[in-house]
Amino acid sequence: MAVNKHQQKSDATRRKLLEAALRIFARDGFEAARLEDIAAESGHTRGAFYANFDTKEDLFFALLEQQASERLKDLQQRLEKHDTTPARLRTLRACYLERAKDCPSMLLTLEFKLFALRHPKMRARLAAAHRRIRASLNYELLTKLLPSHPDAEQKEMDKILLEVLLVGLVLEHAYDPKRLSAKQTAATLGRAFDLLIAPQMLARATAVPVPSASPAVSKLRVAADRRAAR
Amino acid sequence: MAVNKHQQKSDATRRKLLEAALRIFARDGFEAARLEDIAAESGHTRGAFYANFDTKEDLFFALLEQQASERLKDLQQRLEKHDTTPARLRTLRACYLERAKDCPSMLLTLEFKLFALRHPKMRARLAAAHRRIRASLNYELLTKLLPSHPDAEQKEMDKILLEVLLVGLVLEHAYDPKRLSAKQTAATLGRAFDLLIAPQMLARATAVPVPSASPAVSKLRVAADRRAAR
Amino acid sequence: MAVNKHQQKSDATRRKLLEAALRIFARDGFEAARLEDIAAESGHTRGAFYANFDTKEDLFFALLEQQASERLKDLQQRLEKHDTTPARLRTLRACYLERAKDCPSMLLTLEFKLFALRHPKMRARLAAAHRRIRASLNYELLTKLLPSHPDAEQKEMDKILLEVLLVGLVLEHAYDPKRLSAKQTAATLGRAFDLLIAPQMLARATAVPVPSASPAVSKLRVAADRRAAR
Amino acid sequence: MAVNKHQQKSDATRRKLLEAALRIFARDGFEAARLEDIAAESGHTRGAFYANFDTKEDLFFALLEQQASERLKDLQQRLEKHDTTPARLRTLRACYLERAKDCPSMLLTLEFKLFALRHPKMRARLAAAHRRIRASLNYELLTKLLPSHPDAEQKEMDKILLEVLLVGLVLEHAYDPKRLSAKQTAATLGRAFDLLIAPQMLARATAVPVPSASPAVSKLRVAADRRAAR
DNA sequence: CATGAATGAGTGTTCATTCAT
DNA sequence: GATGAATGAACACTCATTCAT
Repeated sequence: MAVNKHQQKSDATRRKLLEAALRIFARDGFEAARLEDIAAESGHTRGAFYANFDTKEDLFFALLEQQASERLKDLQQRLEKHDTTPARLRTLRACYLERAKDCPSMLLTLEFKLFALRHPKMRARLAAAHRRIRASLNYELLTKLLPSHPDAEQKEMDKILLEVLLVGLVLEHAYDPKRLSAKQTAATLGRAFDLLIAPQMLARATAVPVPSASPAVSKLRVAADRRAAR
Repeated sequence: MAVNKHQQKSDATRRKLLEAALRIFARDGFEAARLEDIAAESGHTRGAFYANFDTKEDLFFALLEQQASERLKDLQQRLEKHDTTPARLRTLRACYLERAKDCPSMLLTLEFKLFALRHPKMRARLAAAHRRIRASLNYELLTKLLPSHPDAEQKEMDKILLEVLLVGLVLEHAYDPKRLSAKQTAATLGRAFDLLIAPQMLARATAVPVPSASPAVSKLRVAADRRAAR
Repeated sequence: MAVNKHQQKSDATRRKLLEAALRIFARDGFEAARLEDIAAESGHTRGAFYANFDTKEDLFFALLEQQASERLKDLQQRLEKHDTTPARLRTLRACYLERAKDCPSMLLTLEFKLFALRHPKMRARLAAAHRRIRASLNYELLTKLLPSHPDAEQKEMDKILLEVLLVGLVLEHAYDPKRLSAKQTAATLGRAFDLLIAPQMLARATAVPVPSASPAVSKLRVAADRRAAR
Repeated sequence: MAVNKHQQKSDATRRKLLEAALRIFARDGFEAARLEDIAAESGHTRGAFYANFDTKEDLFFALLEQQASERLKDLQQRLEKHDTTPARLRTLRACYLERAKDCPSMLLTLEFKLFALRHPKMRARLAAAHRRIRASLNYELLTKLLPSHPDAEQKEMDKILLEVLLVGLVLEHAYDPKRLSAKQTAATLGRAFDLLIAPQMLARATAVPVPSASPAVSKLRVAADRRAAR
């Protein structure tokens, strides 16, 4: 009992710290984020932080892993509710668009990348975490949707484009909402998803072949070529 | 004369400081960048910095303006060498792709945005600078290429997409060159340019109408729809 | 009974804490010694420490008293086994030499002195403890060996020299065993004991007078003079 | 000129910092000494400290070297004023006794040893410094006094005893001046010097042989034996 | 009694900034 | 204008101590 209460309390503190860290890291960036602010935001003091994490960096990494695993778990649960591929695709699309609404998470994602870029010594650690995340997402979830993808390179490129657009547009929206409204952001991301992901998936699901050698960008090319050719 | 020499020397110092700042800010980010490192990189000491700038922030802003104006001047000069719209478009495209090779500049661009996002008090100053830059680019240069665009909102969205893809892909490439090679980066950016910019420009230039209600992404949709409809 | 068990357990914890404290304080010094390390070394946690002591200082003082009283008790028991003064002297000598082997205790002794020197407010407390110890050693034990010493000042000086040599040589040996071997340490201490203590004791014991006006060091002088006079 | 002034000022600051460090380290010990106190004692702020030293440890080492080299230089200068060995010996003796008056230096010496003992990683660095000091003292100075010593091991032991007595008695005096007065300290050290050093030196100087196999302690033994044998 | 999470004061160190030269 | 010593505010991190369990 006593131990349980301790454990419970401890876990709650850790969770609160991670939540606070998300907000503060997103708000100020890794470097400018003050441990004191994070602790205060969590309703505790710096001491509580050091009871749960060793260093600022450790908190950052813990946050990275937690974010990824939570996202994964959530996605998994939501996908499992559907049986058909189209339904699953709609769910996937919804998740994608939802993420755009979670500005702190998006800024944090960007922060992770910048951090990795600027701390070569940490890249091994970060790369490992990233790879693990990507792997589990690939093999446990997406394989349910489409059993092995015909063009792995293409698929990777599509994912990159979706990630880049997601983070980039959210950043642009946060930076200047008048230039890029939330509605425009969502619409653009939706269309990008439809163009880059849906066709492939549906193609396989309905056995209608996608034009074979058309990587993400080649599709754009096709469209461009068509127009240019008129 | 003596004064001129002084002036020249001073200007040279300032230039060297700005060059060094570009490298260091890109390498370490605004917060982590040390004035001492910047000074050392420029071949001077901190004293030289304070002789030319008031604060770290001032240097950052000076860099922002210098980057933008240099880019603009360079673009202008290169465009002026061509008379036809297609030739100018090719030049524009080349400039776009070239920027992807200048990783420090791209990281700096990102840093500017993050800085603005996180320093609301500075946003006025930064927004002013940005607006000025964007304006001069629009009205002085692009108006030479296509006098007023039919769909301003669409054009803005295209620009956003190009910017987002440029910074995003360069970042991704810097982060993990194995995942996204330089070649893939260039190819993807080229295709995005072709799809988003060229058609509009050429359309106007050659008076061939672009499918009317197609915002940046709706074009993607079109492509997607076509495929899905088969 | 239950209370007894509790008591026993508690005592055991206290003892283990004191043992651990001896090692850690000797290893790291009072300032650098971490309560956590002491607790861990004792096989408990910090909580156990605070159940038995109020502050770090209290533990330090408790250790001082325990060390002294144990040493005293041990010496008493060993001396009581012998009836003749020479036998007792041999025992005393053996104890003296044995202490040189207990490096942690010696370092702790030094630490006590430094602590007292640097915490004037604590000197009263420490002096009291020290005086008590010294007194009990004098009056309860040594008076059995030689009932009151003719030259108290001289005796005190001899004791000081023995203490100083003991701690000093042990420290030197610990610091650089190659410069001063264990064997050399023991030999030197033995000779110092023989020169400074034994003669006085034996003198009184056998009623052979010691050269009257020879304070501890004057004896050295005598030896020196003799040699120089040859 | 400007550079000179800078240099001068800088050197002065450094010197003041070292002086302050001597006092504070001696007063509080290495661990408890606060950089802020040292800076304040020197009449500067912590910033001045960090302009002159990299870390607290570096200051400690710098102090060690400075102390040793100053002592050496001073000794050298004073010895050079005399031509005869007896005169030099008197000077050496005077220096030895003088050191006993410089309590901070003595406490610092002790602190150095404790530090080395407790920071194995630093021992290489410290040992190097110590060896250098000892070496230069041996070869450059003492060889002038007595060209090569017959019994090196014995000489080393004598030095150890003198060091140990010096530090130990000064500590004891500082700890309890009533127990050991300054006068007693000086007298005891003087006698120890006379017994341990003078005979050897004079023996060689006056070609009167010292009883061959009598190391420092054997002398004590001899004296002890004599007395015991009576 | 013992645990260990949490506190919070304290300290070494960094770094933008100032100023005498 | 440029130097570099010095300033001082800021911050990550440590650790003795407290307290709910």
